[in-house]
Amino acid sequence: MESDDFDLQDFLPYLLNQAAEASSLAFQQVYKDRYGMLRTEWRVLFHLGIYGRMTAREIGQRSKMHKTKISRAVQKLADRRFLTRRPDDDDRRLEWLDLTSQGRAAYRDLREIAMRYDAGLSDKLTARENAVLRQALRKLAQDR
Amino acid sequence: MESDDFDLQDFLPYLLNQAAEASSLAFQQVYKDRYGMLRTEWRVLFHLGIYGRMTAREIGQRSKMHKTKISRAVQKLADRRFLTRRPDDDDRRLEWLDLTSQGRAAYRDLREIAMRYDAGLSDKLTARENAVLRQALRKLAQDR
DNA sequence: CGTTGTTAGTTACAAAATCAACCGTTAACT
DNA sequence: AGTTAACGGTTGATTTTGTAACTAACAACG
Repeated sequence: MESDDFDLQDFLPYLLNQAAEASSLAFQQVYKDRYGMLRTEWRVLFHLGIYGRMTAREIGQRSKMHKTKISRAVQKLADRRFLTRRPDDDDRRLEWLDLTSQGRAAYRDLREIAMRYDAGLSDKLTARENAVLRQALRKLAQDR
Repeated sequence: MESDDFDLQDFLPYLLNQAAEASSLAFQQVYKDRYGMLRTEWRVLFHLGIYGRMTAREIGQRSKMHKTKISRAVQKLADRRFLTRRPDDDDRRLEWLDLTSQGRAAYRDLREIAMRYDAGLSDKLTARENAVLRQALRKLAQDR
């Protein structure tokens, strides 16, 4: 009964979460069904696909994922021959990660789908909404 | 190494997720530290606080949370005397959920914090960004 | 050198999310 | 009524995440 003037749908953390979940649902289905990947795994794959050879540490800095998540994702991707790991010669704590050709193929495939998917989302918005949205999201994502 | 023109920071599902995570971090800390609640739990609390008496089913429809999450959140909130449950007289599958006075107090407390918190986030954006952002997010969150 | 602190990455264990199967109840159809 | 399907909600098994403690390697400073 007694209702209330506070609007959950206007509370930014909630609204952001709803939008994020809704807008990633169908894409999630793709990398899951097609490659049996988790979100952490396609993220690692994408980082390597986009930026080329990296260490887990660099991926962590860019993505803000916790290092245990990355460690596990790398393990799975290595098991499935999507990437190879090689210790650095100078600093043997570091491991350089490279996509295999299989990994690159998966990346290219998923990137294609991601681009079309993103275009589909953009279509729901006006040009101005798209520009302002991305700008605003970047500001919000910034500090952490 | 071979880099790539695809920009992860422009991929909406990724960007949305980053923004959502960053912007809920500090608030999460509050309901966790202050009331030992999980995200699912404050969501149920907020739904009841805002809309008054509801069933788990209705909460599920509004929030899109899975029913097992809701069931467990309701259980915990009932254990801690934040809400009471009473079966419907006509349809005994349904259970009506009501906040206790303790639950309402927690809700009011957290709502206050949420409003200030949201204002703090809004301050990072211009008035126009705020308006367009929320509008766009609502569109994206819409279909599911 | 040797101690102490830091870093990259892993592992172990607990907390939480997911998924399917389930129970009791109501609805639909014969 | 009697059967079957659907619904609200719960439970249990499995998967995934989070947290902390750990290993191995390097760095800094005496």
